[in-house]
Amino acid sequence: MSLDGQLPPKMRLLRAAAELLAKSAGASISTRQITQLAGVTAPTLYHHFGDKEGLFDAVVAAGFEEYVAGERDFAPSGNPLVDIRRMWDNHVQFGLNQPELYLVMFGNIRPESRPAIVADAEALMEEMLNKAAVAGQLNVQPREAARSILAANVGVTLMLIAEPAAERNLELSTMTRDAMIFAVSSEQATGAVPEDSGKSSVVVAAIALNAALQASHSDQLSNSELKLFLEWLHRISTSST
Amino acid sequence: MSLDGQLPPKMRLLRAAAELLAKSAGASISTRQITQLAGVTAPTLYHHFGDKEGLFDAVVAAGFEEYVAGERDFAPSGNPLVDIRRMWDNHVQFGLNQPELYLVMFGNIRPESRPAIVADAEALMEEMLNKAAVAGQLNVQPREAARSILAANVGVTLMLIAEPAAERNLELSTMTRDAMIFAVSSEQATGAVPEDSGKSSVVVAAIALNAALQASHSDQLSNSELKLFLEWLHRISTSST
DNA sequence: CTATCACCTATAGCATTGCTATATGAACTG
DNA sequence: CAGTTCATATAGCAATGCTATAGGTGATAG
Repeated sequence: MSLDGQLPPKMRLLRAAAELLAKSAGASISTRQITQLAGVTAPTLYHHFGDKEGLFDAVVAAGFEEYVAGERDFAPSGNPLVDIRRMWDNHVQFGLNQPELYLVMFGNIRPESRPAIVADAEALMEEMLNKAAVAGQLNVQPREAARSILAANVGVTLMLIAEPAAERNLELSTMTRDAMIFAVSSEQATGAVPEDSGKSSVVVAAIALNAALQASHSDQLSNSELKLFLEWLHRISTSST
Repeated sequence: MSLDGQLPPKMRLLRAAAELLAKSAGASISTRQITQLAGVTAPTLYHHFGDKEGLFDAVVAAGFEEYVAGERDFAPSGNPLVDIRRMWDNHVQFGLNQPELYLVMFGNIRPESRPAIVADAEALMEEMLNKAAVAGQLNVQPREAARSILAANVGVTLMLIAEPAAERNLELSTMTRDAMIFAVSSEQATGAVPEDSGKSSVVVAAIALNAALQASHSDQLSNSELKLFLEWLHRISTSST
């Protein structure tokens, strides 16, 4: 098991590191593992990358280029906001496809390299938001909007990565995505909290639901179900407690 | 330089680890550093914590209790959405005050411990959102809203931690915060959302009733009735439109 | 008071880690 | 050819996480 081929050792080291990084589920990997898989000895690594960190930075840089390529590789739809949605989804997908690499890029904080990468990702997002701003679709500075959206994007991706692949619910992503985009693209409230002092109780909520159900013909329940449902609602909403 | 005092070695180890973790700007710290600062030898560490990881888990657990305490220690304002804002701000502040600890808690992903912590933080947020749901202020399931808000909260905090303290602009936090809360709250004055505007009042009412029913065990329905009732409510409140 | 026993801590050392001082080969340049 | 530069290998160092073993301490039982 060695990545021999005729590739130059530098490439073999990069690939070996990337491969081990992808496989090792968060565990740390040793330079000896890397060099052995690359069919190379230690000094070669340090000659080319100076450092273990240097090698990982190179891996991250390569991964980032892949990320950027993904963020650019779709035809502009004409509507910047739609394109931003695609960028968001692509970001999430990249994180789920290469969780370990993503964690090194966005999860860890190595005071040197990370801000650079984040800044680049920000620039990418800002670039697209600029188009939206030109089209009069923004009500915030593109830079602020980009930072905000990217922050939420990273947070969602990290959360999705953290949970078992089986229970991953991408609705978390779309919901947060649309919330953020909506927030920067409409003339939304300034942050004042609506004063709603009336505390609803079970009864109030039941009455509201009762009225709403009868007003709109929801097709989530069959007719007989609906009848029984409404009867129960009535029982609840007329109870004194 | 040793944390002597009369504290038991276990405590001294915890404090030493926490102190070194806080000081070392992201760099890894050795067990020897810890034991030396604690005035203790290696086996003591492994006797009490089994592992370096174990010690760090203990530090994180302590930090998490502090976090939870901060999230609870304010008088409820009466308006759940206001309280959620405070939770958000408190979260960010915690991250900025103890960046290294925060990174271990929310930034790193150690497949074992992290999901547990995130789940607890989610529960905390969901608890508060339940009150909002009862008050009819939510148009999404409290759990989904909690996950979404927490994800954005983590993303923002990570981004703020990553940038130099000098240029930190907390407006990123408030802007994202209000965007998220606005998105999940039912008081959306405008229906200007591109695709699906605010949920119908049926859904809002159903969510409110659902939360209220689960909070207060009404005895208006039998157990079997209640079960079916809740199932229908769930169907209604999760219907897409 | 002694003996026992569980608990806690220390001495010393192992295997693995990241890394390097030095040497050897290859390849180009004059 | 000689010289210089680049690239890789041999061998080994200091630091790391961790442990096998033994010593010390206090409480409890006889």
